[in-house]
Amino acid sequence: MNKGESMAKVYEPCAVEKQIYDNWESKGYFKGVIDPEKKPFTIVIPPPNITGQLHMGHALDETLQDIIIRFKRMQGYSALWLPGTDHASIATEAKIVDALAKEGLTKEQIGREEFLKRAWDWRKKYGSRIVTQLRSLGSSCDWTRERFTMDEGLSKAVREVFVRLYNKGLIYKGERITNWCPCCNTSISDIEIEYSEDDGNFWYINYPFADGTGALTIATTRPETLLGDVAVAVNPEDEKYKDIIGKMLILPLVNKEIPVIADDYVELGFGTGAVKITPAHDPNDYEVGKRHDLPVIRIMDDKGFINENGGQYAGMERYAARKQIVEDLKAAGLLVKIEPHKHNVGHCQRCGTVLEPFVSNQWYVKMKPLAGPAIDTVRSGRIRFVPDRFAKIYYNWMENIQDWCISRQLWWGHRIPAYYCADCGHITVARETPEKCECCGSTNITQDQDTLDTWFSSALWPFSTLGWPDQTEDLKYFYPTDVLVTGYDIIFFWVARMIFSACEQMGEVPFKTVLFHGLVRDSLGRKMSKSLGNGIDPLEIIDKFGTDALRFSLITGNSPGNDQRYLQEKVESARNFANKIWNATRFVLMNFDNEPDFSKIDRAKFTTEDKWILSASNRPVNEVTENLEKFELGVALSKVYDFVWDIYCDWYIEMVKPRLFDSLSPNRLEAQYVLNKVLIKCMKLLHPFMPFVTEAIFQKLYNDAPSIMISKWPETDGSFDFPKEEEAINYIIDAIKRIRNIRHEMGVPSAKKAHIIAVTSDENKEQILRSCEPILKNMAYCAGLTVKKDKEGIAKDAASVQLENAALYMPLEELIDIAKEIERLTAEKQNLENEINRISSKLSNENFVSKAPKAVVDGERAKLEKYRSIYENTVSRLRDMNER
RNA sequence: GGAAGUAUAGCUCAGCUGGUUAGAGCAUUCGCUUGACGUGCGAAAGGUCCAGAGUUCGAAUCUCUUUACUUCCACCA
Repeated sequence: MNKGESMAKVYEPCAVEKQIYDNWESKGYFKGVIDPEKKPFTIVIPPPNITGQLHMGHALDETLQDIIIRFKRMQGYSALWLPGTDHASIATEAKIVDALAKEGLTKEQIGREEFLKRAWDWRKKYGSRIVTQLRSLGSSCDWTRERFTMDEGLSKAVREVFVRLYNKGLIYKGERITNWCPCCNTSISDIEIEYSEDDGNFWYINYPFADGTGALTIATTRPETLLGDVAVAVNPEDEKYKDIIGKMLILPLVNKEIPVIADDYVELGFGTGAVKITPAHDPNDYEVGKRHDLPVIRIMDDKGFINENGGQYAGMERYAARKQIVEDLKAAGLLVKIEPHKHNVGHCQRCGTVLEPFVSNQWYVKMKPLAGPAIDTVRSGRIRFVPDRFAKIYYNWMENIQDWCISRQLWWGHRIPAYYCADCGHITVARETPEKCECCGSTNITQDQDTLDTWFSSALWPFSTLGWPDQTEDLKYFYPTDVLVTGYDIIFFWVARMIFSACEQMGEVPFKTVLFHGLVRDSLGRKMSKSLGNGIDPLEIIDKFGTDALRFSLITGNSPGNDQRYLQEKVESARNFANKIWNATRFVLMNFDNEPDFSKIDRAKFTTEDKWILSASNRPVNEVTENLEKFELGVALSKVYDFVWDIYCDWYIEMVKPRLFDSLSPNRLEAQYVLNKVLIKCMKLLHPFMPFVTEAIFQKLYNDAPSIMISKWPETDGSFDFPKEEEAINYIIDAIKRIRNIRHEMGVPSAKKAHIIAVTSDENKEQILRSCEPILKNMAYCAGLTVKKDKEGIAKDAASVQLENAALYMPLEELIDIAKEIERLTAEKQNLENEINRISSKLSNENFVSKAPKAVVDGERAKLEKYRSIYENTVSRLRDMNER
């Protein structure tokens, strides 16, 4: 039994993938090696959350990166794909809080230290789950360099950056309106808000004048905030309110006097034209308050309950308070009306809770000075976005950027390295925990309770993972990284922040190219989500169809930056492709005699089809390489697919079969050689996309080769350039297709062979036809071939096909349906006529001939000649048949 | 309110910097136990490339307008 016969009839990915992966890893093929002889090529992974479960988005993201890094590795770069995970402060903290709740505990009860201990335990237990899952995708990451955002080294980088920015005045602490999640119990940054159109109401409320001269009506969507009102504002241009500016109002329920002020923030004609001003709970009101020097009264606590400033409402939950306040206003006769009103409400991206904007003391990064250089990196082309339309989105955000709120009232994360002195009030910001206040020397100092936004540490990822702030060898060699692959959904969260962080800290871009991909949606085009329950687990798909099939289905037909739908049929067709190449290999090996000695081949014995495929195989090599360089991965993959399936399997293998089946065939070894040669080339081109099956096949084709993943990427082989043979085989393929077509249309059974009479006066075509007689016999139901110069004596009812400068006749014993054949030929004639007219009118257009590139004009001329020749044959045949 | 994307075969989508008789996969129809594969082979049907205008010798491709859907940003109490 030879190697081919020992192969299973159906490729079974599950049986081999794990073993192949382990072998790669144990041999150290994933390792990025500092090699001065080689050029580095670096990718850092977008670190998945430790709370995360592998989803289709990861699968796509990792597959893209793996394709690029494998391609570069094979091209001879010293490739490093650096993996790691993110501590995901809010998400992880929520998990721990949930677990505590199950025990009936709160985090306050167990205290910070114990809480962090539990968080680290949790991370130890579950944090590696996602990493294991990444491996099953075939990701060729250098696991020896795996990083975690809360590793010591990365934490050091975080403190370093914080201190530097603070010392430059780019980090400050201040009291401002911040969006607060009462559920997660922390401030969040602007981009963590998700707005949605919610149904709400406009409550129209009368604020009586203090002098008893009636009332002013205001409208609000949040009546409970009136507890914190300090004024009512009107537009100074508003005629109807001109006289009341400066008058005092009685704040309902609170019974406190507040002034009517004039501010052009109030839009004329909207609502009642009078706006209640609650500086502590609305960003715009806050600004108005500042302008008018109004007090800021917070009436709600961190959990969304009314605080002591809310008088009789203190202690009530915000919505309960709203209800009660509306009731009380109604009872007091101050509620004018309630109008349903749809408005945009901010929700917490993490938990969906309606956010409460209020004043608090938070840490911010001053963004304006950082944004400029960051914008410039993209504008100047030092960083390229693929597709480039994302640059516009990036500019737009960067140019209108607000300061970044970086403090979070959470425990799981990097604690802010700021220390407050109880004696003098000075804030000491330091890399290492200070012993005393740098101002007064007091040892009575305490560290800030807050932690940093998770994205603060991920913003440093491209260089912190390579050892920065230390000048490590890794940093010197692998930085800046080459490509960043990520979804467009985190362009602000992550990409933008990495860019300005790198500009500021490294004075250099973090990466040269950003490849954006879209979302993987469900088959109906909806976002995959837990709440919809429409998520597809990549691991289940891998189990069923294999990693290669999943990867293939995610890449094929996809272009950068565009969303795609997940369709199981796509995975199935990808699995079929894996099986196809497996069986092609099986076929090749079944037709080897033990170990053929390819050193004995005689190139002179190469047949036309051998030269054709060798020459033609240069095309996918060039094109796939080019497409990969341009990040057109989907296009690249479909080119390999087409070549392997349509050209190699369906044509070359079929052409070569007779030589293989005849053990006495004089050029059997050459056929085996070419089969092997082209197959290996294809497998290499395919390897970045489908690493497992190509490795499995590679191992079958070679006995002692280490691995396809460290083999050399194919290059154009100049010694295999046979345009003549390519032309010949293309001619023959065309002929065979036409023969099959007509036979099928005439209903000729495939068992029925026909002797083919070729009529041509073209020596070149004659030569081609003669030399390809075996192919015709094999693939065109041909019993034998006669080539003649004229069509004398050919049966009128023979089936015929018209080619360029030749016609083929197949006399069959059964009469073909003459009427039908005439109809077919007439249609074909018409078709050709249309084409000929189209092209000749084009060529008779002087503008075209003079302005179009020469190659295009020549191409059209050649086409015209070809169609004319076929047309003449068709007309002549039609005449013969009509004469009958 | 601002910006972007998409619109191509029944379905899902390719089609790069304008030149192809407009492609693929799936589905459909017809025919094949051909000694790798029925997860296969062969043949076919199916498209005024959303609509309209423009630029050009030439437009699915570039420009403008319209329509439909999607997304992002901002946000008025």
